[in-house]
Order: sequence, then C-alpha cells, then structure tokens
Amino acid sequence: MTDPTQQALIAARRDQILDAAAVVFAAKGFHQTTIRDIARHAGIADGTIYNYFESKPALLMGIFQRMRDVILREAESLTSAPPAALPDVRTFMRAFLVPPLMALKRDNFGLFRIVLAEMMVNDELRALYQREILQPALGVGEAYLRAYAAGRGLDPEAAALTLRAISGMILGLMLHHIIGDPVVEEAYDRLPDVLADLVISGIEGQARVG
Amino acid sequence: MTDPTQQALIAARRDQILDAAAVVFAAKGFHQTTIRDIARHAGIADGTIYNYFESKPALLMGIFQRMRDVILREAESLTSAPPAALPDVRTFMRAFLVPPLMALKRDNFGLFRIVLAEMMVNDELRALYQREILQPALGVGEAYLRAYAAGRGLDPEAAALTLRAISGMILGLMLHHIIGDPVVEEAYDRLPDVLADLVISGIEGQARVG
Amino acid sequence: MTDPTQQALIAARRDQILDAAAVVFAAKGFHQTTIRDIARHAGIADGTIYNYFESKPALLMGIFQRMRDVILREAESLTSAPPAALPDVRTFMRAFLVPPLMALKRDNFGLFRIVLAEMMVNDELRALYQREILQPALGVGEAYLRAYAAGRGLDPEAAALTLRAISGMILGLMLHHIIGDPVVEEAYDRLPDVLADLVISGIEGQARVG
Amino acid sequence: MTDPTQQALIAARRDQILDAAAVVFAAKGFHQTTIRDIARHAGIADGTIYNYFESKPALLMGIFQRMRDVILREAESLTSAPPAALPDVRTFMRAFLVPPLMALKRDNFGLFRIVLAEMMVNDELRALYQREILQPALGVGEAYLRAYAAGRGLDPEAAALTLRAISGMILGLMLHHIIGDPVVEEAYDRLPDVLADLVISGIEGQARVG
DNA sequence: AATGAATGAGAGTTCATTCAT
DNA sequence: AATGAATGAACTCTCATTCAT
Repeated sequence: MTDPTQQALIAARRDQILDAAAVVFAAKGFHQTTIRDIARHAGIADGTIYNYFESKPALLMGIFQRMRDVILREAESLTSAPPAALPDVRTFMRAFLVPPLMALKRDNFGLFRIVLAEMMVNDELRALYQREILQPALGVGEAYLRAYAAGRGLDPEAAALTLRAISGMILGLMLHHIIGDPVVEEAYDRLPDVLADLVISGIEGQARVG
Repeated sequence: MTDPTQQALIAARRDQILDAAAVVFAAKGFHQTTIRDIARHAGIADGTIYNYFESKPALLMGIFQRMRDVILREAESLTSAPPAALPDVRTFMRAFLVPPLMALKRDNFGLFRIVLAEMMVNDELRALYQREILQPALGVGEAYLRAYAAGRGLDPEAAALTLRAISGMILGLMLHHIIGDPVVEEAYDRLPDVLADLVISGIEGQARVG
Repeated sequence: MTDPTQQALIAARRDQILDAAAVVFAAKGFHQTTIRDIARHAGIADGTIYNYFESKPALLMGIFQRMRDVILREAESLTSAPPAALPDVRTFMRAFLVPPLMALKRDNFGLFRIVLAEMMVNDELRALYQREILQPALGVGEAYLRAYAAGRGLDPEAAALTLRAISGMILGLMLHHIIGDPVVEEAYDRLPDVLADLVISGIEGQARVG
Repeated sequence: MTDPTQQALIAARRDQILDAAAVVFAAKGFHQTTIRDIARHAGIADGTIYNYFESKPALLMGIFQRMRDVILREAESLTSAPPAALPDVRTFMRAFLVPPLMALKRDNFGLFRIVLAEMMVNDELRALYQREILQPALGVGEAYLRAYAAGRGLDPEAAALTLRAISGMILGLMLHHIIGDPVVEEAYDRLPDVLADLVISGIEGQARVG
C-alpha cells in the first residue's frame, strides 16, 4: 500500500491520464470530450480511467490541482525570498504580473480556457480556485501594497481594491488573448512592462490625487 | 411572408423563448439545461422551439445577439453625441467604464457567466463577441485615447495596449465578482470611481514617464 | 392532460410495454433482461420506455401492480358475495385455495418466478407484496377461521398460525411446481381437492386434539 | 497433485472464499455483490478467487453444495438410525419438520433467500436443488408415509401428494418469514409443534374420510 | 403554427474476468 | 499461488431533434 514503487507507478498513471485529459479537454472542451476520447489518447482502456479517478469531473479537478501545485511551488520561491526590505515597486509589480501571464502562455491558454469555462458553472471548482489560488495570490499582493501605501502616506484601505483592479487586469488581458484580440496577442510579451508602467503611475497618482 | 402582424407575432414568440432560455441558462448553465426545461419555463411545447430556432446552441446565439443589440443601442447614444470637442478624461473614462459594469449587475451576472463560459469553447460565439462587441467598444475608446495622446504629446502607439489594459480590467473585475471575491462584491458600485482614478493617474503618469 | 383519449393512449402504451417486459422477464429473468430486449419485443425505441417508466425496476413494480389489481378484482367478487351465513368449510377452503393456484397456472408460473426472485432482494417489492397481497388475503381467511373456530369451541388463537400454514402450503406447492417436482406438476389440478381434504381434517383434528 | 497438505490448503482457501461469499451474498444479494466485495471480505485479491472458482455463479454453486453436504450429513444420521420399527407419526413428523426449519433459522434466512432467488432464474441451481435435496428428502418421507398408509389401510397413492403438501408447507412458511409476516416471525419456534398437530390430524382425517 | 410522443445515438460508468508480474 | 491493474463489453439512462397529428 505504501510500497514506493507502487506509489510511483500509480502517480505515473494518474499523470498519464491527466496529461491526455488536459490535451483533449483543451482541444475540444470539457463537455465535448468523452471518456473514450481521453482513454484513446492515453492509449489505455476506458475502464482504466476509473481505477484512478472517480468520474469525469474528477479529471478536471485533478488537472486543476496539478495546476495549483505548480503555481504554489512557483509562488513559494517568490515568497520565501529574503523579505529583508520591501522590494521597489517595479520589481514587485513585475514579480506579481509575470508568473500568471507566462504560466498561461506556456500551456497555450488551452487548459485555462477550459478550467475557466467550467468554473463559471461548477461550484466546487470555483470555490477551489477562489480559495487556493486567487485569495493566496491577492494576499501576498495586498500585504505589499499596504506596506507601500503606509510608507507613502496613502490610504491603505484603497489597497485591497486597487489590487483587485490589477489582478483583474491580468485576468482580463488573458481573456482578451483567449477571445482572440489581435492587439493583445501580438503584444502579449510586452504586457508586463506596459502594465507595470500603467499601474505604478496609477498608484503614485493616487498619492497626489488622494 | 412580410405580413407585419405575422412578423410581430414571430418576434414576440422568439422573445418569449429567449426570455425563458435566458432565465434557465443563467440558473443552471448551458449544458445542464434541457430543451424541455426551457419549453416548460416558456409554457410551450418542446417542438415549438424548433420552429423558431435551429438548435440548442442557436438559442444561446439568439440570447447573445439580443444582448449585443441592447449594447449597440446604448453605445449609439454615446457615440452619436455631439463630438464637437473631446470630453475631459474623467467624463470619458466613466462613460467607458459604467455601461459594461452596470449592464452586468443588472442581469445579476447570471447570463454573462454562461455566455462567457460557452465563449471559451464555442468558436462561433467567440468570434461574434470579438467582432461585434469587443472590437467596436475598443474602437471607440482607442479613437479617444489616440486623440488624447496626440493632444498631450504622448506616444499614440501605446494607446491600443493601454486601452486593452483598461478593458481587461473591467472584464477581470466582473470575473472576480462572478468567482465570488468578497472585496469586489462589496465594493462593486464604487468600481467606476476607483478605476477612473487609477486609470487617469496611470495615463497621465505615462506622460511623465514616457 | 385529462383528455380521455390521451389517457387511453398512455394506458395502452404502458400496457404494451408491461406486456413486453412481462414476457421477456419471464423468459430470461429480471437481471438477464436488458431494456433493449424489452423495447425490441414491444416494437418501440429504447427511449420510449423511459417516457412511461422511471427505471428498469419500475417496470417490475408496474408488472406487480397490474398483478395486484387483477387479484384484488377477483378477491372483490369473492368478498362481496352475500356474507349472509358462513359458507361451509369445504366451500370456503376451495374459494381460498383455488384463485392463487389457478392464477399462477394461467401465466405459466413465469412471472411469479421473477417477482418472487426479485422480492427476495428488493425491499420495496417485498413490502408491497406483504402489504397489498399477502396480508389482505390472510385477513379474509383469518376472519373466517376465527368465526369457524368460535362456532366449534376451538382455540381462536390458533387460527392465525393455522392460516399461515395453509397459505404457506399454497406458496410452497407453487414453489415445488416452479422448481420442477414432477409429482406436483402432474397433479397440480388436483391440488385444491387434496389440500382441502388435508386441511379440513387437520382443522377438525385440532378440535379433538385441543 | 494429491499431496494431502496441498489438498487441505486448497480446501481451506475454498472455504475461506465461500465463507466470505456467503456473508456478502446474504447481506447484499447475488447480483448486488461484486467479486471485489467478496475478495475484500475474504482478505484476498480479486484474482485469487478465480484460482479456486470458475466464475461468479460458481461461487453460488459452491455455497449451495456446502449447504447440501451439511444437510446430507444431518439426514444420514436420521436415516441410518435403526430402521427396526417405524417410529410413531409424531416422532417422524418432527424429525421431518425440525431440520429444515432450524437450518434456516441458524443462518438467519439470509443465504436461503439468495439461493432461492437465484434458483428461480438459474436452471443449473434449480436442477441441483431438485435432484440433490428436494427429491432425497421427499424420498425418505414418502417411504415412511407409504408404510404408514399401508399399515392403516389408507390409500398409499395419496402419500406422494400429501408429502408434497407437507414439504410445501415448510417451504412456504420459510418464505412467509423471509417476506416478513409478523405472525410467522413471532411464532417461528412453535411451528414444528403446530404443524405436526395439523398434519397428523390431517393425515388421520384422510383415513376416516377416505 | 403548435404539439409532445417517439426516436436512437451516444454518454458515463461498472465489473467479471484475464494475465503479466 | 497470489496479486491487482488492465480490460472492454455491456449496461442503463438522457435528451436534442423530428414529424405525424
């Protein structure tokens, strides 16, 4: 049961199945994909999938949890960095903007599209995203922004909402890309810089305006 | 065939069906909704729906096209206003931000959720949104922003991307609301103001930075 | 909804399906029968069955309820007879024995076999049989036996158990037939007489013994 | 191959599996039970079962054959008793009635329920029961009854049918218990006496009537 | 034009059985 | 001999769509 070789085999098979599911889901969408599609793509029998996953939705959850694990691991290396002093705004902003934008680009937007679509309709998935990805990410950002605001005499209460605006901007631009806006598609790689400029100016502007 | 009474009757029936479909889709999602659900909710027979719509996806397209018509009509009143002089930034920004944010709030985010979800997966719907809603809206904004940039000696080439950032911010914050971020839920009505501040400062900042 | 023609059509279709189900169940058993078997035998599509019945077990319940209705109708003609005086023992005994023995013979034991088999395993079916067939039948018999015992100075408390013995005898002999005991098969038609003799002597014997 | 230690091991494993199968079948029914259920309950692997039994139905046959062996062994001690003189009727009747009634009570009616259910549908099982249990038991009884009838000047031809009536009564009362008749449940232990009384009177009555 | 019963392809899932280890 | 992962045929049930009335 705790035989490490067995564990590895099981994990490998799970991964094999999730890999296949991810590819097919990304290509055809969750509802358009059949279990048989996934099994064929993984080179296994239909029934085998059910030795590793409860149901078809469980496959999506499995994919999502793998995504989350990757993100968390990346985030850790970010957070665990020496928090000696606050990094300067631009450094922080880029550290906040780059990972999600690039993570998405890496998998070609395919999976995110599917997960996002299903999230609109699947309460469990939505709650999971909200709890395990969105809130933690916002938490890190909010802590920095509050500290920054405090040091500049800005209204720290605005931090939470400003952060949502920034995070929303990221999310929204990824959506633009998915939807197929050619401008965003073409300039996607320049987004971190452009956004950082815009946001930093925006925040500093709040100082003058506030 | 072109009997106006007939036409009106047909239009009324189509609306009745789309109304029912909108309610049920919003409540249960597109795939979870059956034609029977919609027929029952509209108080008609299943088969009748097929006298007015080709298929189940066609219902979603129908809903979407009605949404588009409403939006276009609203936009018209905006654009057709005397373009004598450029409005000031804040006025324009609010005119750009408020309609989508409020349109969504009006229908309780239900339909947008469904349309968005299906857009991720349905090429036709995605193209339609891109072509008939997103690009026109961006076009209006971009025209203003270019003019504004020109008048201020800013880089007009940045306008397109900046506008996407703004538009993405709107989209992303609506997503935040749908996903259930409590901060956005609570402060939703203040978003236009906060965003306008942020964006205006951001743009003006670009002037200094650039 | 209450259109009598519609009602008749629906009832006819239900009957058509139950007829087919009864034939196939009797031939192959409940679990060995597929919905497709039944549909084919009824000359309809698989899906049509589900317009009239919730599920496969519901078909068995439907069959059972029809059986019950037939039995009740027969029993009514028995009970509603002028209860002026108690019939003599032999008359009553035969009236008690003949209907179940003959009802079974009529349908060739096939359905009873299936219903009995499923009753062993299906709580709902068992409860229904117990409540709607067994107990009512026993009730009628017990009333007579108590009256008879009272009139003869016998222990009326023994009536309940004696009646179960008689009823059990009927059930058991039907089982013998189903199992294929050649003696019972051959003499099945003489059973009412033989049993009546045995039982009457047995009861009267209780008088002397008691 | 004929290594006695091996043989014993194999027999032990077979018994272990049948024990598990008996428990699970009794609890959930034959069709509701999976091979995995049985394997888990026996603490072995699914595949191991197939080293000892051909198929799932073969497990039921195995259980049944063990039941038969027990019954035969019990019957032997009955039959092998000094057949010097005929026992008196009451003694014989109780010897005929008690074993099946008590055997059933012992295993809580669970297995019998399942075996009976499957017997209705499984020809092989039915034939086995008929050939190896029912007919032998009836044979013993019939021999006695014929001798008894001969000694009393009764019609020996009635013996066969009368015996079926008695045997049927036993079977039927066990069914009543399984179906859940509260009267039979409560008085189950008194059945041998009540039945013996009824039957003896019945038989003797035949003498007077005949 | 409206109906809704009929259709049947196709879905997700189960599980008896096999067989490489 | 024991294992249990893999298999895939077969199942029940759903539902978009059709069409005779």
